[in-house]
Amino acid sequence: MKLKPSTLYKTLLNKFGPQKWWPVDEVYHKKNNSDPRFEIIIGAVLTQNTAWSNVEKAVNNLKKRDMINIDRISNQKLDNIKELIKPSGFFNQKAVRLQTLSIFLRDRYKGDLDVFFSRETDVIRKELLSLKGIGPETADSILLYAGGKPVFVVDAYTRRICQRIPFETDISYEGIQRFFQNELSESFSKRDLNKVYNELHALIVVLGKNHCKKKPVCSGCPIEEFCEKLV
DNA sequence: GTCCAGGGCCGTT
DNA sequence: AACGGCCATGGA
Repeated sequence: MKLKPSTLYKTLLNKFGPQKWWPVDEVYHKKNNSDPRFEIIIGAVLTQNTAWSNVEKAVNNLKKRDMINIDRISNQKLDNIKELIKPSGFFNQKAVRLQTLSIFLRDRYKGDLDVFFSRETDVIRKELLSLKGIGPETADSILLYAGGKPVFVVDAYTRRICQRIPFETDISYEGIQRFFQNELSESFSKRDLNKVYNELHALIVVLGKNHCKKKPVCSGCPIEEFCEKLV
């Protein structure tokens, strides 16, 4: 039996339960002029190849200074941003990335995320990818978790799992993304897609952390029966 | 001490 | 196009 993405979703959800990553409506309290979507955007950049626990420290430092704010990140001296986000690692590049992105949003969209996200997904995606420091995964995380767009996020775990199962797809970013989106958009109703993409990506991360590590821990893995244990 | 995280850029083949 | 080195902190 071949494993389908929709089956993977149901299996993982059943095994691990909802992960509740960035549930936009839950966090949706406007405080000190800070848009929760911008906090998600910042998190998406800071979490690049970094443990989430470290990102939380950095985000909390920014919050204390009311820096979850497009204008304030845009205007702040780079050294100050570096200091605040230090716990998230790679702080020299990430400070630049945050500021570049903020200045882009400020100058192009007057810092209005409603306007920014109101457009065609592909258009937004290309804009994000044109910024230094925003690659496919960060762009798609921003689109999905901050923008509420139905976009499936592919990460290192997803790639690894796709190799080991293996799914019938090339393991390029776009290849995996198309493969998942094609099958999932047929198996679920349109209004559930966002939730499915949101939850599935988070569930895959849990599977990766618990079982599908570099050195696989197959005992207790919910999809072991489908796995050819390659790579 | 070693390994590795919710990647992406840049230089070299 | 594909690959390797690099970036950095903190928890296991």
